[in-house]
Amino acid sequence: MSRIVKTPEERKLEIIQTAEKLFRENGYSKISVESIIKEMGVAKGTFYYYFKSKEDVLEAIVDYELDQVVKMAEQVANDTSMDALTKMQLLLSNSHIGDENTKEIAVHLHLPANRELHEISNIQTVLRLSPILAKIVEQGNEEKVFNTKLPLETIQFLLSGSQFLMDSGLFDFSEQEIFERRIVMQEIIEKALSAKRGTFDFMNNNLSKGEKNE
Amino acid sequence: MSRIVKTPEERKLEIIQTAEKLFRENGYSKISVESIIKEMGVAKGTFYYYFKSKEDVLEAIVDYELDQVVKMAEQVANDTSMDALTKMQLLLSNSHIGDENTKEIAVHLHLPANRELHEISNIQTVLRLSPILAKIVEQGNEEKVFNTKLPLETIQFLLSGSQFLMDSGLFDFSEQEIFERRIVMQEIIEKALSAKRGTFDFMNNNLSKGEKNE
Amino acid sequence: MSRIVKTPEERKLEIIQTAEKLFRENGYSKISVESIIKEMGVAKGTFYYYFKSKEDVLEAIVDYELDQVVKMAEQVANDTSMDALTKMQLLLSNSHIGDENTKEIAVHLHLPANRELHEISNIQTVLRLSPILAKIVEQGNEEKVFNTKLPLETIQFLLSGSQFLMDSGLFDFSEQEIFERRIVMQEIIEKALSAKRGTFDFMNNNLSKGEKNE
Amino acid sequence: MSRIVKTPEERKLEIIQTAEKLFRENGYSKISVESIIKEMGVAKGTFYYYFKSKEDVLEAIVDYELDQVVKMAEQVANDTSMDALTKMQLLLSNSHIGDENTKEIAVHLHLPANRELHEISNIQTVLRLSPILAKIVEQGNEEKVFNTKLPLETIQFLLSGSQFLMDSGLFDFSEQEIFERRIVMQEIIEKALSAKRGTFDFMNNNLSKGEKNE
DNA sequence: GATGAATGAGAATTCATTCAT
DNA sequence: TATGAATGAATTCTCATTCAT
Repeated sequence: MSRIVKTPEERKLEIIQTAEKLFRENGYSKISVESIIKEMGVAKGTFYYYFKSKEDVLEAIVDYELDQVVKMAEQVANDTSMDALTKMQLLLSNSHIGDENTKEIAVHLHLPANRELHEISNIQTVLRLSPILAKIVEQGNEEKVFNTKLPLETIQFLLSGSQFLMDSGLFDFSEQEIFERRIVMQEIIEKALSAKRGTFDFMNNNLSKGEKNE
Repeated sequence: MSRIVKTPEERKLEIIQTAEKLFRENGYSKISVESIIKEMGVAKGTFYYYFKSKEDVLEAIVDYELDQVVKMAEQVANDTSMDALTKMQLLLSNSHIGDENTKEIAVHLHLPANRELHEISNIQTVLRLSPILAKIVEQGNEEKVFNTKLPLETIQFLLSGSQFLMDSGLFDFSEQEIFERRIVMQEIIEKALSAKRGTFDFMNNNLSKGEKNE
Repeated sequence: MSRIVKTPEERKLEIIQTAEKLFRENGYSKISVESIIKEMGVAKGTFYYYFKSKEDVLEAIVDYELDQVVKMAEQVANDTSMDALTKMQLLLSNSHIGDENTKEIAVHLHLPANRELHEISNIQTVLRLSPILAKIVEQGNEEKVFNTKLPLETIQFLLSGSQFLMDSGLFDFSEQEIFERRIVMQEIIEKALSAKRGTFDFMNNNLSKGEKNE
Repeated sequence: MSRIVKTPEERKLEIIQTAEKLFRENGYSKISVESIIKEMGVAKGTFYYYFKSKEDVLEAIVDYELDQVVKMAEQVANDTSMDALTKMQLLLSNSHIGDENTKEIAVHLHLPANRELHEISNIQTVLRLSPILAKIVEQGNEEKVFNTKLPLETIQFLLSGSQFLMDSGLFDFSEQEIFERRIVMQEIIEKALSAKRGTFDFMNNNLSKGEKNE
């Protein structure tokens, strides 16, 4: 097969993205290294030149994804021109209000997936995202829009519920069921943060028409 | 090898329990059928006489566990002599108030575990336990101690958060961290159900002395 | 493929013998597990049911061979009806005088072979055979036919020279060359043990015609 | 990576020496080309620029070593100012009498090593050194200090025994055991060459103080 | 019911070697 | 000369499952 040379960065990313796609579509354990390299059109050795094992790519995938999500969340959190409420709305909602970047979060957090990918990324999401969101909650406390005693712990619980329940790969909810769960979630979030009722009511505004999940 | 004959029920249960133990300790995919039968001291064929595949046992394990939890939860839920508040306290807390059975719930729901077993049983827990708890919430609504619009959805979110976050196998929380998260959880539950503040404050009452989270 | 069940002993031996044959013919590293099982007509798993790795069989082969050689040597050594001279002649020579069993030694010690098999079995031969032969030398000392101060060490040197040089796989000697080396060896042995000249002169008697060096 | 240019001779020697070191420490088959170039800090291509295969280096290593040993042995053998006895003593002993060069022989012949390297170099040693030593034996015959009928064959047997047994990598002898084997060896050599008793008794003379077995 | 030898598809991984730069 | 990304055949090993006894 003709040898196509790429920069290490390109190749590594290519492997990560190909593997991710296949893992998501079929599940980690169903996908062999063979199938990954076939999809890419490279040789076995190329895979093992970049990753020392199949599991190694799995980690790389999660890291890569989370890096992006976290980077964006940090950007939002550190933006001094936004108030806490706007930040939370941006990050916690699946809102399509914002720019492309913002949309990405939602997409990433809610892709259909498989067990291995799922649990790892759920855990990482909670662990890495919660401190950032907690900081926003603290900002909100100061701005008097929230009144939350244990911001980190509260955020962790809320994120956990959201991640685990709404991650549509695990539960097989219909659109209607998803919609109802979002409403409930929104209310619980408001109550947990002691925000004013309706603060996070983007359901009715932004998402009511034809939520595409998947 | 001396042939030890047991009743089919005993054998099946023995396999379930041995497999469960090993799966929990090492993870489903790391445990081979070989290791299960070695641990039991029986032959390969015996395993396949009782279960048609390795995955079959996994299901059996989850079913077996959940059956017990659900059965107990239903008993509590259907007990006409208890009010909703008491029922919720019994089932949602890790309370040691009650009899052995009640304690079991908590134990089962919070064992250290592994990915595969975990996710399956988390999902099953949410799916099978939420209708029962929702019924109690409805009872609570009627008794005016709760005021929850979408009981099932609310309960699902709360259970998800609880299952996923508190399941100490996934996150590596210290005792202190667990304690804080329980307090937060309790407050969120109260708020989500619109219960009176302190309703579920079993932390201070029942568990204050040295929470053992097995 | 139709399943042919054998007793574990048979199968294990079958694997050992098949592997040995192939290793000898082609060299350890050239032979894959695949080729062994193909030759036997069994499945991969069968191989790994009996041996945990390819190297494991190599050890088993050497052990198996040496066991036989040692067993026979011990039989000779412990035979109280033979004098030391006869024993030494039986064991050190490639003499075909004796029974089938005796012949075996020579055959085993001088098969064409390959590196891995070779060195392992050479070392093992020296280590396991030398104490037995040393005992015979001691007997010879008492019978006044030998006069050897350090029997074990002497025997080890002689065995080493014999094993290493005469092991026709390593050096590519012609029949004539082999013959000359045997004569020299015989004389050195006599001198080393301080035996009477000609004691081990079986060259001229027994082997002169048609040396088979497989 | 900064490109360090060396003369071809330097590079080639560097590869030989690095490979030799690694082969000796870990065994030929355990060492990959990768590990050799990593140790050197050069690229894969560099290795294959100088050697056409991994096995090629193995040969080069043995050749390189033997060349040195043989060159020195020839020097000694061809030195018309020395008598045969002195020559033999210089070459067969592990004597530290002589110059650095002479010491080298012993060092090289007795390094701890691994199977592949070992056997190849043992064989080569025997094959290439024996004619040289045989010539000295012939000189000794003429000088009436030896009386050996088949010098080459005798030397080959003696070298084989010495190489194989004393090569401390294969057998795991203690210092004491090595010492005893050297005494025995020395006596056998004397007897085999029909030299006067004590001719090669350098044990007591030269090595008695603190046998170093490198 | 129980045994355990046998199966074999399939996986992961290695690594000597090549070659575009 | 030198680099290091890319190759891919070959190999070892795993393990869920079957089946003759």
